[in-house]
Amino acid sequence: MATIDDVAKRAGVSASTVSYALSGKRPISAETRRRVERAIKALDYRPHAGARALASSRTEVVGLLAPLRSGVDVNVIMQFVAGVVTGASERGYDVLLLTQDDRSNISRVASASMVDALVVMDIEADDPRLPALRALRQPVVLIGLPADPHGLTCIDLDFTSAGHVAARHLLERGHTRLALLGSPPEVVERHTTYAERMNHGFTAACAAAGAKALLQPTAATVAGANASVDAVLEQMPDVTGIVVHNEVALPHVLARLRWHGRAVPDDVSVVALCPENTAVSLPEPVTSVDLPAETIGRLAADMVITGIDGGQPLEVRLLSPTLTDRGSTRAVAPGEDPTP
Amino acid sequence: MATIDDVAKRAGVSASTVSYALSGKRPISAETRRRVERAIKALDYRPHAGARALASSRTEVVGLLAPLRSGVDVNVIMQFVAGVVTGASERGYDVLLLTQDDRSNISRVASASMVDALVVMDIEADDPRLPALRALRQPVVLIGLPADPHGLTCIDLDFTSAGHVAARHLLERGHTRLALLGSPPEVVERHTTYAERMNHGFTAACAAAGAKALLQPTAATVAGANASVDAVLEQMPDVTGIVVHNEVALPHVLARLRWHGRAVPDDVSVVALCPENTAVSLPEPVTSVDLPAETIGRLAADMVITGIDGGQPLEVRLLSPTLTDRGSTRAVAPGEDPTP
DNA sequence: TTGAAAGCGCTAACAT
DNA sequence: ATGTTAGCGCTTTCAA
Repeated sequence: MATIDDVAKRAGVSASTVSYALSGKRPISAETRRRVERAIKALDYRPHAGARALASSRTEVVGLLAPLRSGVDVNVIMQFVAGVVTGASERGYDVLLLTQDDRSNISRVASASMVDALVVMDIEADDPRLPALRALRQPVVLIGLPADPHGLTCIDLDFTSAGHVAARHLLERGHTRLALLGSPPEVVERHTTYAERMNHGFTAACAAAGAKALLQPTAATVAGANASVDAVLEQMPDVTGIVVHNEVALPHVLARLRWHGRAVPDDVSVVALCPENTAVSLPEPVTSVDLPAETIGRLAADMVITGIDGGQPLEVRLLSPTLTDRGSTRAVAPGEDPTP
Repeated sequence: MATIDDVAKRAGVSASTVSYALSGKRPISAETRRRVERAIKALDYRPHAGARALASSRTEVVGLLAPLRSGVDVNVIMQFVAGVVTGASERGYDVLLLTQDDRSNISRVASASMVDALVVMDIEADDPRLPALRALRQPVVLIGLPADPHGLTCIDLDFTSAGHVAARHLLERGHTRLALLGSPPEVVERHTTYAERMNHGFTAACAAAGAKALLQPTAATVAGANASVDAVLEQMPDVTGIVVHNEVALPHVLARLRWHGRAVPDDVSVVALCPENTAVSLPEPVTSVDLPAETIGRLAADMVITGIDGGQPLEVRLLSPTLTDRGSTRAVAPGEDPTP
């Protein structure tokens, strides 16, 4: 492996000149720059990451804490991860993937200076990792929103608002008996806040409109989807509006409704909360509130990298949800009884 | 951040003693070790990763090239990734995730000494990355099997054998008209070899038994699954055995068969090739050849890390498939016409 | 506009 | 069993 001294020698300059030519941190004459570049090419020189990290205290690596817990949707996780990797690489950063993100792992990579910054996913209301994260010297961005975000930067979809928007879309069309098929039970039990916020927004919107609301956690399996649909139809036989916040279950929910003889949207209107590609790749596209997972991941990387140079004030950033009508809902006429 | 000199000072020893106490590369008296450990604890000392990498030429990081290409099943990808991360962390290694794995990215991380080894996923028959990979000084393990694996270490499920096993399970039960609903068209077109090997094993087994075989690439969407089932039933209306090598499509294939009035296993026998958890979390569990993605990922990490110290001979390692009968197939009586 | 030189924090010969 | 010392390859002050 060629070193910076090899390059310097070959270009007939000093090592520091090569370094500055590479970093652009001081002016270099056109001629010198040319010779340095030729030498670099000729030797296929690449600065040693460790040496650079040692001298500059920067690794150009961001850590990504992405626990692979049960009940979380790998599909959505992957979109977040892809977004983070893309966003990071656009800024010249690589990503160290940590799936086992207990507190010791966090402080290990942080205090060994393996990463310049940290993006953390799957935040719980009272997440046990928060104290360790607040104590780091590296900037941190959470994808999610803990109960107490003080001292931390967070980005997420505004799930409360998403719950509102989904419910309101149905309420405004005259529906008065709504159900939310939500995240799997274990996700809810962990107090993963997106589930709680979604539930809350949905419930509040229904309450404000004087409509009945049913919350039904739903396992991310075919059986889970079937069971949840069955449960909803039993507890609220006259339901006319269903919100589905569960990407895996969604197609099976639709199938099960059909199986029960409930046509969408004639008998029951459906609004999903999921990434757009999911909503459009179903046999019948479904009206949905978009979960822009890749965008959020990309923004998280961007924010945290900006933070490395001290350019990022603490903030909580909640993206406003947008609903796209794809025809899986319909208006209920006043006085109409749409149940079969 | 405390340095090794701080620790040495506090423990009243030299820096090298601290280093050796940490690495165990030479004997340390019990008393000295005790004092070093106390100092480390007291100062919350963690060796600087960059400094260590510079001095020892080791990063304790393995790179994982996991392209997120269209058509690949994120679910399965994630299981591989999880396996690699788990296997690596068991040996004290972290994982640098690279999703944009063109040749320049590979040589960048390799020659910058950012990683000690590389695991590469989603291998095509004539993968353009192979020359770059063969040229690295770091050990490499491919998850997959290129047309010409010389000079490389590979691990994968023996998909040829898997195709055989799946077909034979049906052939031995008297089925003579079989279809394989396989990977998405774009995966096949890229010459991703698991798809080709699976097809080949399936076709060969059918040919050897004198049975008719139909290959049907299948998009990983509900619509794709429906279209493929429809196409198979049109081209081979008397099909009685179906192999599904497409995790996403699988539940929808089953639903579509039902929709066509073909009961499983009464009218049509089904064998899947997928991770076990997929096969068992369907409404009706399905007989399957297991795709042990997590295990393969873990083994890949293990092999490549072993290779760092020169302990890994080049080899191609293909895991033998195992079929688990879950009752989604049945025997056809001689002379019986099982088509509805 | 460029060069010389002092570290960055650690490992691993080489001594004792 | 432990200490001394010479780098590892780079960045960045200080000088010119």
